Amino acid sequence: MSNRSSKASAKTPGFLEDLNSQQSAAVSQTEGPVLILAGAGSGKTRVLTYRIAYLLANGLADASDILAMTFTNKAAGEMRERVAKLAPDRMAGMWIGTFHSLFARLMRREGERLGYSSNFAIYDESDQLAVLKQVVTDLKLSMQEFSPKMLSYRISNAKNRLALPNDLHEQAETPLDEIVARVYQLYQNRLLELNAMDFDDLLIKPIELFERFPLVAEYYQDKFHYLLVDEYQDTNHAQYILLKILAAKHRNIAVVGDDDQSIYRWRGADIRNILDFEKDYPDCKKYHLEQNYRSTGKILAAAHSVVKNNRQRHPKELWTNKPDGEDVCLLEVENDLAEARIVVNKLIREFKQGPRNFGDFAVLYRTNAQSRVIEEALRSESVPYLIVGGVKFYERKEVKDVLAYLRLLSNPADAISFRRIVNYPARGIGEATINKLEEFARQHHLTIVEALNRASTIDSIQPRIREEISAFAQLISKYTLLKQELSPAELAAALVDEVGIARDLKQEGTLDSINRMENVRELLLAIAEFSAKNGRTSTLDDYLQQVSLTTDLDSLTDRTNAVTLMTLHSAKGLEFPIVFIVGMEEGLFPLSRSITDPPALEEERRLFYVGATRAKEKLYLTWSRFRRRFGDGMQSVPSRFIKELDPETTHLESSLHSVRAERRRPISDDAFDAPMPDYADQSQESNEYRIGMRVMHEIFGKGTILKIDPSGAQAKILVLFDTAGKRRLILPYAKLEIL
DNA sequence: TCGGGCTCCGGGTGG
DNA sequence: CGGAGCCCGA
Repeated sequence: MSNRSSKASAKTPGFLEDLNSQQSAAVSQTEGPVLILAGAGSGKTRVLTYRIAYLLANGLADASDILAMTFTNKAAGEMRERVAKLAPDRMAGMWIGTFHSLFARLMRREGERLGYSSNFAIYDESDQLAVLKQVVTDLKLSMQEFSPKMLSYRISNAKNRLALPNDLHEQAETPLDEIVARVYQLYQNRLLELNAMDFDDLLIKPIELFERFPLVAEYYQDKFHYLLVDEYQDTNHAQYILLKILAAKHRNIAVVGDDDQSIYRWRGADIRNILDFEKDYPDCKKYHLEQNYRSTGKILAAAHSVVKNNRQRHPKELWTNKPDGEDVCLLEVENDLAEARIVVNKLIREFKQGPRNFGDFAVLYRTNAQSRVIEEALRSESVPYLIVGGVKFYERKEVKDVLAYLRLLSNPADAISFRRIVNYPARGIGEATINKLEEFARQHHLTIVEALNRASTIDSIQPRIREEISAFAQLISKYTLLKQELSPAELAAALVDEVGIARDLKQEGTLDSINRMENVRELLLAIAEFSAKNGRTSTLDDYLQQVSLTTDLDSLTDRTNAVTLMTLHSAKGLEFPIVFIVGMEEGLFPLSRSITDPPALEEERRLFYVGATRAKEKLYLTWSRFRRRFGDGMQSVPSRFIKELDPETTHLESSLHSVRAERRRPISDDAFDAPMPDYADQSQESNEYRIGMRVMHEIFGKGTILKIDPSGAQAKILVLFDTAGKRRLILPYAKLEIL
């Protein structure tokens, strides 16, 4: 009888009983490298959280010894919440969060060694592009030939492989390679001057830090006795190396993942990390979680019948105790509008057959652009919905503008934010002046804000403009001082007020500007909420960091009574009783560019697998024979994934004929070249309506037409209803009766 | 310097 | 189709 086993059984807390045998084995194997291959819906979050709780409960670790990493804030939040339930009051000091947020935290502490100050800014893609544009301009290169987008892509690739500018230079084979290396070098220099890191830097700068300062590496290697990694199949090379460094001392690294759900190859994820874990750690213990607790038998079988066609995978098949359930429903329709309509019809039917909540439904698509028609169809039937992703809140112009002010206050070196707002609202300070200021700052080794304060000494700037600059400089100084006294929310509110952003938007008075004003107001609320949640001590810097690492997805709550619309990528990790996947067409899903690239095609297939396994009870797959893209129509062919589906698990409902019947007019099959006949009809219909006309809607009741936008298929009408208020309706669906 | 209007081009997923 | 960038007139 070994000492160890008797101890373990004595200490085994009751909660291991909540787990199946594989889960429980994976939880209690705390020492050494552990690979947990966890299929969709097999309880992987459960294993991770119980593992943490187990470490704490058995006294194997304190909270501060644990480092737990996820990819999304949502997953991190969920993990934190669930651990808190299992081990209340024992979480203080635990490093639990996304890769990016944890390493941002580390770099705030240690970044000075690499020349960053602790308030460094975190640049998103658009900030990155702004920096690259400047670099391209400085190098006098053509923006067309060397597009910032292409450059950012190549630089990001280089960073993910941990290649430095000099490496690119040495490996260069073409003149373009040389230029990329040069741009990369200048880009990094510039970021350092701006005291800013991009998302890739958050991962590679810690590696640089650990390599240059072995004592720092040792400190963290020592500190983190236990590492836990979620979604390991999505790690890129930099993350892989980071984990390798951090695990080097204690070697207690547990990774959870599913090679079938690797869907981020395009941004550097390397599926070999999980496929080769056993080679990296030959002594690792491996566990398979193959019991699915989420979906019906047919949904699982259908999803598996597609993904099994991939060559790059560990062969495996999930099983379930659940009944087979209903067939996967395949719906073929005539065009994208009909697709949207049939999705909404089916959804409403399921809702009525219920008892259902709208939150039980999700509509998933390959590209954000597809959300539009679905959204309009839902709106026309007054079904509440929630769009995740798309144009993200924090990427809206008006929101970024306000944030740019705050970012400049937080980091006076942030010349990118400065550029954004120095002339917003208009102060007569244009491109030429900005360049002079930046030039001056660089010459005198000043931050842009310091340069601003000394602008009166720059002779090349006209006196009139110097006055404008000085007024702006005073504004920034004033708020820099106020930053010490006010909470972030008070500061932001005062600023928005003084600068006149709200006033200007109000004056504009268009629907669009009202909308933008509401976004600004919402931002102010969000800042206040952040302060409330994080206490009086939370600073502007904390808020800004949180913002740059947050996406819309993270605010998704599962309690909302609304249909969720989102991309297949966003859906990872979520589940819904009823799921629609729309646009199952060659060229769209799989996307055209992947069709000739086998690894990319396999990734599309995995993406389908991820989407299908989100469904608990019922899965609908739809495709359309005709789809409008970029204003033009194109005929399409059903996705190869439809053909790969095991026919035992599906049944087909073609709605081509019922659509015709519904419309009471034929749709020609040769609509490819000609404009769609029904669109032409709609614009004629719109001519019947006039502004000011009284109309009746079957749901909203009586109202008056305020505005008609007769742009073909998207013809919209704005009606002020007597009781339901203003509503934007899509004319073809509006079913308005003229009174 | 600014803003309107035009053209041109992208087209995909996100921390 | 829609957004970004560019050109031109004020």
